[in-house]
Amino acid sequence: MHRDLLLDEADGHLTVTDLTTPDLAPARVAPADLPALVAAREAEPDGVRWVWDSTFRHYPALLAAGVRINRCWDLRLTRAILRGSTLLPAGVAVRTWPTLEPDPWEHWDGDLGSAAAIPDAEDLGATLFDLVGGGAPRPDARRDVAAEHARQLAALDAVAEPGHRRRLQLLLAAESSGALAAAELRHDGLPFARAEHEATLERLLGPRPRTGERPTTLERLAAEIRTILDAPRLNPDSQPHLLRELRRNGLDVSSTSKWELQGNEHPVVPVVLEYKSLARLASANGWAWMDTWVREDRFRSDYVPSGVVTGRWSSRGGGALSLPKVIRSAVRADEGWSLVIVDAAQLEPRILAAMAGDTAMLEAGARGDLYQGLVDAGVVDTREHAKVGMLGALYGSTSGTSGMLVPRLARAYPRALALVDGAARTGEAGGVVTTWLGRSSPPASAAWRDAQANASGVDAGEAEESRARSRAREWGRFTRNFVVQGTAAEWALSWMAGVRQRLRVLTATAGGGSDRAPHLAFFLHDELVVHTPDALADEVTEAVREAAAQASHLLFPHLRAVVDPLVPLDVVRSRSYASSPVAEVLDELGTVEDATGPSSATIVRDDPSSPSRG
DNA sequence: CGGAGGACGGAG
DNA sequence: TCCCCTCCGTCCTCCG
Repeated sequence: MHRDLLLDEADGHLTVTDLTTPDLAPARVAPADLPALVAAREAEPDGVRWVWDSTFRHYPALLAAGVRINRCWDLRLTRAILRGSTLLPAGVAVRTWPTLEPDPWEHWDGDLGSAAAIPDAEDLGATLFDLVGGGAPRPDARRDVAAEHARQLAALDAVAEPGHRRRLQLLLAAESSGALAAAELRHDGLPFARAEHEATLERLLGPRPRTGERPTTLERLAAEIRTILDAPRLNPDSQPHLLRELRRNGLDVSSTSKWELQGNEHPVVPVVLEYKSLARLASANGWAWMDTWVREDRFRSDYVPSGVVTGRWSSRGGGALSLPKVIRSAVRADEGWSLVIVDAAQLEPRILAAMAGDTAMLEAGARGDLYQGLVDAGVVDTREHAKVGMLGALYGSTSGTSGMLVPRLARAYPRALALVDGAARTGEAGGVVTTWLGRSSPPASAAWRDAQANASGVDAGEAEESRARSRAREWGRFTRNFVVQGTAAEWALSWMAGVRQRLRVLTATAGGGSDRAPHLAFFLHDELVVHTPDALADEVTEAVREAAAQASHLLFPHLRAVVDPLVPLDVVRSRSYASSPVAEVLDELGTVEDATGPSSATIVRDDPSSPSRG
């Protein structure tokens, strides 16, 4: 069993307390000496886990010093989960805990909470996930970090149902591992070829303009729009101005969105659409963006674990999580290296089927393509209908093609649809829903509750009632989606944690230094990219598959005999990210520019119908 | 003049 | 009848 080491700060120094052996005196070091201490303890054969207030306060400096750690407990992130989770009994007053932002300990009341009993360690089948075990807080703990650790252990211990406790432990471990991965992603960066990106920009926008000027292509398109609309002073970047001129020219539109423009037959429409698309590229990912976010052929952004309420990550700076497909050809492995690009195919509907135990839906996905499975089962007539119908079920769509298809899905897969419908009803009634591993949705706001209460009063007007109903359904769509998106995020986090762990082992056994080590380069909700030396690419691919199987088993151990793999992977090995695993993108690309582009990529889709079924 | 907020579009 | 969920970044306009 690993040792828990608690890191704390005092008087400009750092202390490391061995929680597993409370008799040992804490080690006290200056910040500059911490990396050496951490490296030494990481090398211990049984391993260690660092218990600290926030990964983002401590880990970047360690990474800069060339020190990587294996496990941590990020108390700030885990507290946010625990304080909202409905898996904790009502008696545990976690919802009254202060949040840890912006200063983690600013509002600390110094209360240790109830006595810190230590829950039994549970064998979760993977060293990564043994979050709780042996982590005894010192009885005389006075430091805040220790107190927080004790309080969280006590909260976990208060979960009477072992299955629930195990789920929360898994979630806290995955969340903490994600914090390490996020810091490493920032440190390692995504390999990005400036020259390639510059070529793309020049091809689409023209030569780099002086600061504040429009690229030549945009200037030409703007002139064309002005001519067609007979509006010589029109600035197409101004939404109100453009809308006014479109309407003056007889277009029946109420906005300038692509969605609405597309429905109009008018010569200006294709020009405006092209302008908007290229203007977006120039402003969001143009030369200024590259100067700011790309250094030495690495794109670096901050990743924010749980930046989304559902538990997904968000990013800060550079728009990392919306890296447009048109510029992904510039994401390019170093010489002698490859990108292993992996996509968890149709993750959310599969997660829904697993949560609901809907064996019919699991069976439909068992042959690899869930949407085609729906067609083969006779539920819908085309793959496209399967896709929009499923999205309608997940998002709560009631109108249009998507809304029309949902009842068909409900007849074929009543258990899956009942789960999301139940979540929607809970939200509409102002309740809280919880993911598979125990992350709960935020409660509805006071304003929301007031609106509902007022609308049900005797003197409520019709407009008031209608508005309240609309707000209720809105919140219901949120909670409906929350349980699925949130649980999918939990699967993805567990997956990434397993990948990270295996990459560390690979690096160690290959004897490579950190400059030759495969590393995570990108993580995008249900997709990840590993940058690896060519020689290790096959092992990386295998590691990614194993980790996916492990994640499925950790979340849904009872389903292994029903469907395997629960989540098939699309794997592409390539020099360039342009070759995304998603088939549609390959279609869109059409023209292949060079030999290192999509044509040279190896694309492998899991074949679940072979080996080890049943 | 600076910040808030709307509109839009990129990602999943 | 309701464009279907979650984000981020940019530009523009409005307001204090």
